[in-house]
Amino acid sequence: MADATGTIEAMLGKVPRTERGRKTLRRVLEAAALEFGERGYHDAAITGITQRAGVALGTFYTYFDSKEKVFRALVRDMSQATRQHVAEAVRGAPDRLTAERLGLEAFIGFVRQRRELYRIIEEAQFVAEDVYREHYLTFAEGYSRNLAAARERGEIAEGADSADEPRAWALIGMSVFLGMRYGIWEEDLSPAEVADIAIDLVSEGLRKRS
Amino acid sequence: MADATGTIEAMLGKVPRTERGRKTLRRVLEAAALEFGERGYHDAAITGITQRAGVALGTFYTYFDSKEKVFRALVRDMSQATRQHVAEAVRGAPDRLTAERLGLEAFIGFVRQRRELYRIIEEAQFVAEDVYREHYLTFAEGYSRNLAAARERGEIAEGADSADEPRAWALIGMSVFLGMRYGIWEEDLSPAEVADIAIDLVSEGLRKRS
DNA sequence: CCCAAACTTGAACCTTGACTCATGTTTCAG
DNA sequence: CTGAAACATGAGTCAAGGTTCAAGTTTGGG
Repeated sequence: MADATGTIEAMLGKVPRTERGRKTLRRVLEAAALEFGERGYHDAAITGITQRAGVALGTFYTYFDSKEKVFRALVRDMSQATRQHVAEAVRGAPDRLTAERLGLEAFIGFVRQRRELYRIIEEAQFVAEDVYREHYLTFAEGYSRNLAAARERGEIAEGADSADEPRAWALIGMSVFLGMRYGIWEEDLSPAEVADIAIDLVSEGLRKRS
Repeated sequence: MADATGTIEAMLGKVPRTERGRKTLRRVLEAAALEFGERGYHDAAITGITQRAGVALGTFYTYFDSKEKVFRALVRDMSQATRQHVAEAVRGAPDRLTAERLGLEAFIGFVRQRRELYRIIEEAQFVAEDVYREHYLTFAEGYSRNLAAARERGEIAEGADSADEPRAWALIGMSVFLGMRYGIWEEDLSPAEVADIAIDLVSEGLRKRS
């Protein structure tokens, strides 16, 4: 897309043509997720990936042109998986505020299960900035649309329509930091507790009411 | 602090004993901020730093033990500068919500002036995680205290006191993402506009009122 | 079966850049 | 003034790890 080559090959390695090839590609990708997640981009070694995958060093280059290319493929992969996971959790929510709550809870639960998520997606900021921006821009776009729709349905407080986007970014930032603090750093509150508090904050607001 | 050595020397290079030394140290630190900010930790080169500073390669090692050490010193430095800048902007605010608004506006303005801030502090997550955590933990602690005090003064909506901390993290995440999007990525809204929208969000909430 | 394409292998190559150190210069306290 | 400590210099050392490649092995369509 934002890629000059644009082909599917460029996005997820070279397409294998045999069953063996497909299986190997999958193993290399999974090994890469482990290696990058554990050691970070720069400390990760191609030999680390191939050893985990149980293949020879050269095999890696049958599927990816470079270290950076696997990393990009991985980020896109996890970005997509995250969006899908949240979308599923939210599906069928009766209204926007309920959707927010379900989405946030699912998100925090998700990062607990896949701690390599942050290590990989956030590091993309410094290794493949275009993919990083694409990730959050995609997220923010969908989010804005949902807020706008809810606002037009009269489900949430009205406001200028130009506020949808900043609101979306604010909510995303909230989720990302809560995910980091309560999903990865320390689990002293459950995803549900965190989601309750955060959603109460943005639903009811801090202003005192009589 | 969290450092085994604990001395001031370990935090900001070796302490120079002459005027010339202090001047050189300052230039090296400034050069390092530029180099790390422009190229990121791993692409930054010590020779890049010393060239910018106009000193020989070896001089660097008169002041810092390693590449990682300057980086840590720099992160602490910028962390402190950020907190100070926000604290000054907030000083004398009549109430918490006003303080929030002023703080956020100041923060976004600050990152616009010093775009290397994100590049450096956020990359610390992958280069010196302890300093990164220290940065946000310090921020969150102060924030929580402020919220708790305001709550006890009856200035903001009441709630369980266990909510202060998650609320603080939510607000920090909001600020960081708004700073990234509207401070660095694109300046399509002014810091004041962004702050207005975001603070309205957490003051009034999204729930519709009759 | 058969063989061309697909895939696998791992030693060797090669760049890069952090860090050392022996030598020289500058500073400043006494 | 002076000499010892502080500071500056930059060529050389060294390890790490990404990438190449030529020689094999396996697969699958015809």
